[in-house]
Amino acid sequence: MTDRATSVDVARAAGVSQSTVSRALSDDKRISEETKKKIRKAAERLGYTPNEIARSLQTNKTNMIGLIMADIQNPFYPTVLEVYTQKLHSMGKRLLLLSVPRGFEVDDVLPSMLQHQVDGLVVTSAVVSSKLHKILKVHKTRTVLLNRSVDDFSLNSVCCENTTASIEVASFLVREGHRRMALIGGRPDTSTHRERHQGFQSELNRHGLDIVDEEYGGNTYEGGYQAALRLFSKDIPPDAIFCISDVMALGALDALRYELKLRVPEDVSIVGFDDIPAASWPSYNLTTVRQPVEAMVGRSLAILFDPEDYPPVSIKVPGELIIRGSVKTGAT
Amino acid sequence: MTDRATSVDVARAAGVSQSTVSRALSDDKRISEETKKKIRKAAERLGYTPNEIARSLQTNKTNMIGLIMADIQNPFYPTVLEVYTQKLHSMGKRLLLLSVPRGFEVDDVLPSMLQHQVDGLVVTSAVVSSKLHKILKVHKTRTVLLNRSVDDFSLNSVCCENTTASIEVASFLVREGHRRMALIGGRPDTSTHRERHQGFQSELNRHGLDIVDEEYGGNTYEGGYQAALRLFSKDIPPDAIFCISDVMALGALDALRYELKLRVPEDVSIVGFDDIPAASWPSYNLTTVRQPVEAMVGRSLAILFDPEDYPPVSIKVPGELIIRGSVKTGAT
DNA sequence: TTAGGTCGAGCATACGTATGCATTATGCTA
DNA sequence: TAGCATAATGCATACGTATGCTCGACCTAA
Repeated sequence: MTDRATSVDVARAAGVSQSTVSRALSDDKRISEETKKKIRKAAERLGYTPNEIARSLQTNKTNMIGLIMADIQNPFYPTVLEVYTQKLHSMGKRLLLLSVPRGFEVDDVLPSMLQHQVDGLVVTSAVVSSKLHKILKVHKTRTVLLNRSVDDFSLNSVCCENTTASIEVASFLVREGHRRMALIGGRPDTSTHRERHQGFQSELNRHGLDIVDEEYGGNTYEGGYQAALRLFSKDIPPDAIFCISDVMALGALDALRYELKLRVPEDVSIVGFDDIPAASWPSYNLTTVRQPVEAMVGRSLAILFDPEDYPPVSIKVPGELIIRGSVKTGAT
Repeated sequence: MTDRATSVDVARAAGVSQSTVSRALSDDKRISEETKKKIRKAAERLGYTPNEIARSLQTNKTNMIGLIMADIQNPFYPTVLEVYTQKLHSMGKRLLLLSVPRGFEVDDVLPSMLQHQVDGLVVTSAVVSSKLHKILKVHKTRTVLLNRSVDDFSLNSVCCENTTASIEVASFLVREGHRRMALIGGRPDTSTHRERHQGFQSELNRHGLDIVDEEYGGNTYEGGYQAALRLFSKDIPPDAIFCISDVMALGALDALRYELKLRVPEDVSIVGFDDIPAASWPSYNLTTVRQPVEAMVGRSLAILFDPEDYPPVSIKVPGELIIRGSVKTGAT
């Protein structure tokens, strides 16, 4: 008795058939206004809301898209998350979230997501293994990689224009008189890392320079902190550090200032990537590349909901160099 | 042909009935080992995975719990989110996430969540309106408020021991010689705010003191920043500020240091609440109250999955004062 | 007057799974 | 050898919705 009302209950209350209820509530033109009104009233009175589960079984659509996120603790992703949930909500869809626990890979959690019959899938901040590849091929759930790409164009992907942006960073640093550039990377097995590294390096080369040193920080604050310490434990320290992500840049900055008692930017310059909220806080005032989250998320959803089933595309959205105060300027 | 295999397909392939497949895969003891083996092989070969939607329709359980989060941008919540997804995943459950867009209230997004028949619901960082109350009463979906509570005990809630912790903060500040305490609040219409305010004030009173000034920062960095500026635009500034949440404390700290050129803690002391990651970064080194996220999330899930249907409870988990460097000490 | 058309609504079924009950085969007891 | 318990499986149905098809009533045009 305390159970939820079904469309059958509404039908009975309104003195019509269940199918009429279904049609009336989806505003089918075959049902007369008069009947619709009656049904809507009955539905209201019974507190009826459609059972999405039953609907999904029938229509083969769940109105849910899955988001697999490997790195929630990176402050870049809460923004991503928020943009997704909001955009989806305005489209009448919901977000099924799965985070990949430390020590697990995406492949481990993916199946449980696919069982829920999500209409589409977004995978972000993940290492794209061949196993993952295989699973996605079998299930025909449309998938988009966000902030990651694969070389063979076998999966949809939406990324920032990592290469171009990194070239711009290098060019900026050179222009401002830096010569000994180091890089703090994330995970070398991600496309993001490779692209940013490659763009940065190629532009340095063009100026007759090269990356003088390189460390990895795993895209965490602590990782960036330690990586910076390692860079400065060697013979000749760099005069500028390009951090592949902002969180690591913050860690590096703190390490330099508070552990090594160096001044930023006077003694060392630092550039990040992402433009997380903290980058603009005066304590850090970080020069960085802004990722166009809104646009990236928008494009990814456009791919997922495109009525046509095109072959996989790789979309690059331009980033923007945000110049703040963590780079020493005018040295020329 | 490219469609996903169903249990019927598996049955056909294994030469048994669909019901036998269903039972075999759920390891029903009535099915012989031999048959099970045969069925498992067939399932494997066809790449069969159960359709959770159909299963849900039958069992009335979706294995999803809904999480409604109003304040994802607050760095406290990514941790909450991660703990939830991980704990749930290890229980074989999934998280349906809904974030409340700016300008909307929980009531606006709740119905869309309930339609998905979630097995349980967690609502966090939200203003509990009477309308929300009503909706939750009608639907019998079990609900827990996280980090919020209601006065009449009509909903389950799990919170930090806000009052006790705030008393401890006040007592600590007094002990260290502070006399002019100000408070930067979040939203006065939340239980969290009221409890922390009340605990702080009552302890000050016990020492013959009172809150000398009070501003609101809406639990954002920018809000904390501006609130701090307002506090110091008046005749006599405070010598200590208790910020109801860490994000605001960071904002306040930056405002004091970089805009007002004050020293923390030498000129002003600051205490936060939450212990977000950034609180421990040397740039901030914030004295704060650590919320036991792991425990809170654990308790909330215990309530949701309790087989018995007890009346609503209000659970308070103790916090821990983490003393770092943002409070001037030894002034006595 | 009648054939054909339109409108409004109901009937029946399908989606993929779980499960109560019936059914058959098998072994055991008296 | 009859009778009965037990094991192993199949049959049939239900979950709540959407939708193709059918059907009746009424209207219009020839």
